Amino acid sequence: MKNTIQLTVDAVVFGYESGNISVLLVKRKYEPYKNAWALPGGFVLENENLEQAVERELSEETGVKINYLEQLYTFGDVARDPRGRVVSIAYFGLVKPNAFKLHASTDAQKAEWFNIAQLPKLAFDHKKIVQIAIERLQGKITYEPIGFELLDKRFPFSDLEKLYTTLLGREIDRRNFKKKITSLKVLDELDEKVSKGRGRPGSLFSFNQKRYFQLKKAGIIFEI
Amino acid sequence: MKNTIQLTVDAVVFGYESGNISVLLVKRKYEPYKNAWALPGGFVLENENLEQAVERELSEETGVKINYLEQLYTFGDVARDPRGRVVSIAYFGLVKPNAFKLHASTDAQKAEWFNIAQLPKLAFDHKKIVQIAIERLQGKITYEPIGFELLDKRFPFSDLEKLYTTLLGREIDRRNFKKKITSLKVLDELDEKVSKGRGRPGSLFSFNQKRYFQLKKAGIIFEI
DNA sequence: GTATATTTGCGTATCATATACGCATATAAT
DNA sequence: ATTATATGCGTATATGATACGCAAATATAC
Repeated sequence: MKNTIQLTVDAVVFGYESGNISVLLVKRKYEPYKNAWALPGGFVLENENLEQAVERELSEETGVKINYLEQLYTFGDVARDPRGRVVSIAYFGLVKPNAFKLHASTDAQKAEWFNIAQLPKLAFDHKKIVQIAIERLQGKITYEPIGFELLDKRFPFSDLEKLYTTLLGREIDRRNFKKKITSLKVLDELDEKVSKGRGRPGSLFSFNQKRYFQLKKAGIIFEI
Repeated sequence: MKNTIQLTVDAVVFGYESGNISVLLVKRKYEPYKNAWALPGGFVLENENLEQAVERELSEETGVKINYLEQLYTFGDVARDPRGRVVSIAYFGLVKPNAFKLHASTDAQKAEWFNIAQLPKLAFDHKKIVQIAIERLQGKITYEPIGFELLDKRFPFSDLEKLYTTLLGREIDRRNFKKKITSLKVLDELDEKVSKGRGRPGSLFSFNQKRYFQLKKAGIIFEI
């Protein structure tokens, strides 16, 4: 009676590139939902922790190694999987997409990035899981500087601004946004400048994680 | 290999009464950790959803029926349970403690409320689970009006204020706090007044849930 | 009965922060 | 040389947070 529930992990991994937020999906090799797109994930092994299971499955099915990972939610409805009772612990991850070459194997035929506005039909209850992950991303970005996980180590300020307008889905005043971020002192301005097409060249910035943790310890919140 | 992981739910249920925040615990009847205090909870049955499992276990072990319940976090470290690999989905609940007479049965010898500042030694990793739940409670109360779940239907304003000072662990200006809550228009002022000992009698208030959901839909956040 | 302590209810002054927006500067395209 | 575009810096105004004063209504002490 107790021992018939199976346990899986699934990962909703977001990437960002020049105004595009995408999710990492795999094409299933086996039944059920053979040939359908799904979140990377699979069964938890008895001798590994949950985070290890997610990282292993991600690595196996997509070749991606994650730099930011947190637990999202556990989905356990009785009928969510046709194979029987399967409870899945979903994780939420962020990577810089151009940092990895996708490489599918084991249970996946293919691994691909999909724009979150143009997702294919998804297996199981994965559509719902992605929706909840998107809400988490949008909510979280307003009070924690997780956005930096999606940008290159060194980036022009306009990249950060573009990321925020994309994620929040609304315009933000460029000058006030810069004032706010600058006042937090979590960015280091580098000497180097870059010119992107037209316009005055801008400085490159990098995220000062040390400074951020100091602020966080002191109880200061990052708020947009 | 797949089928040896077992699944449980645990509930961290908070109650509040006149300046005291307490957690509901049960004394274990069987091994492991026989006679130790632990969170109410137990194995998930194959044909019930996770929320149903929590509510069933709470009802069986303590007699409490919950009015506010949300998922907290899933704990899955390999060695967290001496019986083998047991993954537990923890829930977070709020009740008005005087609304129920505690009644232990099945796996519990006893069920009792404990002040969060004076908890006994707990079984498994339940101390950690309680800590995370307390952080969630303190964080959540500043941006969602969950505090009302802990008060009677009709309450004097000073009860709400006391609850917040207790939960936040700091003094708040009584007049500014009232202005802030009043401006949200989520409270209905009733005609009735109560006198608690000395001092001018105050109106009773009730929480207008309908109005709150309207505000929430419109994107307005409750913030202390 | 009168004075005092206590709690409630309502107000206003001040300070900090968010928002709106003006404008000079440095580059690419025409 | 001119125009379009992106950057960098500034200031005025509106909004909201905080500090705090004080009258009203009650219980308690004398």
